[in-house]
Amino acid sequence: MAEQAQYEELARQLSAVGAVKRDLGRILPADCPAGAAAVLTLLGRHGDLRMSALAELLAVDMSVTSRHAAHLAGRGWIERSPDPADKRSRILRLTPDGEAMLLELSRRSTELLAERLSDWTEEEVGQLIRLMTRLRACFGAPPPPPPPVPVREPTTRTPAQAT
Amino acid sequence: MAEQAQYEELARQLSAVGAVKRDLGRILPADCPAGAAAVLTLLGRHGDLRMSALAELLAVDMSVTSRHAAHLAGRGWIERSPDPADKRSRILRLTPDGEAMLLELSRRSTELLAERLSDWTEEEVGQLIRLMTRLRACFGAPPPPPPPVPVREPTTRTPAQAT
DNA sequence: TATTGTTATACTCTATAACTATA
DNA sequence: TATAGTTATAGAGTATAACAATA
Repeated sequence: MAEQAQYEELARQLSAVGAVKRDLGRILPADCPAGAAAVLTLLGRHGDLRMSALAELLAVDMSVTSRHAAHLAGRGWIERSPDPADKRSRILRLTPDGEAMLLELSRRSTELLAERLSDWTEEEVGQLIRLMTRLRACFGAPPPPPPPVPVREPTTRTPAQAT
Repeated sequence: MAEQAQYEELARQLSAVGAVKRDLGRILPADCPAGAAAVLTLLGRHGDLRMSALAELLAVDMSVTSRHAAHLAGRGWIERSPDPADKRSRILRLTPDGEAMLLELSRRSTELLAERLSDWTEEEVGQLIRLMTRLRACFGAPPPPPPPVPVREPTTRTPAQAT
């Protein structure tokens, strides 16, 4: 349990990290903005995904992933095949061109980070990754409100009268 | 010096932290979006600031801070007084109403963080803050290309011939 | 009737460029 | 001529709501 001043400072740093993200965004290819790049990365990491699974991983509305996916498909970097098991669904898969683009994205961001973090130790970078991963896990999917109160286990007692 | 896979993972987590920021953004008052809130926070922390200083702290273009400042001034949360020393400049200062809003912002973000990070120790939160602060320091202001080579300290040696 | 996905619309954030006033 | 700040405009990210197709 931390103190209020710490939470304020953490909020401050979360806001400030936007500057880092903007710098990373500036090195992206012109036709692959950050949102599309994030989708490519997740497909590379998790393999084929449905739109809904992708939206959940990104913690954004499905309408957002739909737009990004349309952008990627238009560039030939992913293909959206109908799911034979559920004709409403579409399955996203990287194409060879998409994998090439993903490689290029990785190359660029790695290069920038390696330059800017040249004086960090591997352990320090690892620490930051661990903490950010854990932080992320605490957000994004508001812990579903505790199930509607399991009411009470069925018992043999006489239920209280409803008023 | 870290490995490529680590940099890739760090880039991934930086992208994912957007979900955290969106959650924090959702609890803001309707008339105080995240950009304006960031300005209030910096004024609270650094005291009166010029537009240009604010832009540098936020690592955004001055046109951006100008917009946010106009929004805040319109709500009566800051005042922009002319700098007597340089009539082109404006100095931003929190008004009492602005300080009240800042307090409310702090209250809300602290409450959310305290809830979501209830199982973090103070030391863990402190670690994350330290690492994020250091990360931020490595970005935002592309280290100005090393000064045009301080040429060479004046010496008594005969300078090499320029070619 | 509920769910998957798409599209239209609106809002926020940011950068670029043009402009005004002052240095 | 250079700098501080403003404003207009454009691009990107996201959310909401309405809609189509399927379950």
